[in-house]
Amino acid sequence: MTSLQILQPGLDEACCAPCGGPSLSAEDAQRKAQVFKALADPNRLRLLSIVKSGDSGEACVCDLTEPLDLGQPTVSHHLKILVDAGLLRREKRGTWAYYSLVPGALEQTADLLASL
Amino acid sequence: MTSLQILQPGLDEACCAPCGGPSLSAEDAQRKAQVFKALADPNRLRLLSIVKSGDSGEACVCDLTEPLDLGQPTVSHHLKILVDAGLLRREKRGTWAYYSLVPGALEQTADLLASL
DNA sequence: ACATCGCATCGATATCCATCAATCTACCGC
DNA sequence: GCGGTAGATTGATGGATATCGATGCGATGT
Repeated sequence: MTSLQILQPGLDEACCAPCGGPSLSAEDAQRKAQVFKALADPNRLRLLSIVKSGDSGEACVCDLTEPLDLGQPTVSHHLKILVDAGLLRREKRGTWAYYSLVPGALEQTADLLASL
Repeated sequence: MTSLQILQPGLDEACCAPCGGPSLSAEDAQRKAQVFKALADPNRLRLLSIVKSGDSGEACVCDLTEPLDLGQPTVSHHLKILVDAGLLRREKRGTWAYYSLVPGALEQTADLLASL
């Protein structure tokens, strides 16, 4: 629940709360930290990398457990965190769940750093 | 110890291990995750923001404890993490320790996302 | 020399988080 | 309907981490 929605959604959101204020509000810091927290795990970074570098631009869970050498529940857990952070998108087709990068999400996350 | 040195140092380091390889090695993921881990805390993001937006570009610990409403040891601990991640620089002048942004560190961290 | 101040470090504690085994929930083929 | 498969959810557990109080340490002022 409470998917963060900081990234890809509207763009109608203005950049940040006061935007241009001298420093960062506690709420903004909290939301931005949540995104970086999703990136603060080596296995999640590798998941993003694998999904991104795949020729089809997407991957299902069964393709991801082996290269990470992790159990299926663990991979599922990490993928959920990345989806909640707005970095990955989940599409279920039949029995399989395909994960793909949210377009522009990585770039917008990079902008978070510039607008600190 | 073991300051990460992923960012500002040599540039002689090539971009990443295989650089262009299909995916991310476990070691690269580990090092990159360490930087994001430093950013994955709201109080540390606010520290970076305060240091950055200060007119002098630097701040000492005593200026940072109050706006964060944290104890001095805790702030010192967070600052150390940011220094170890290569994001902040510490300069001691007299009794005070002044912290300032490492030039280009945030931009290089942003590039980490693009080169996933 | 002594007291004080700024900051780092240490030890303890409480919370969070990554991982796994077991289970549950669709969905598919027979 | 039934077994099988892909994936999500749950519960438990060990390890990391955020925070604090107490202490240590160097520099400053008297």
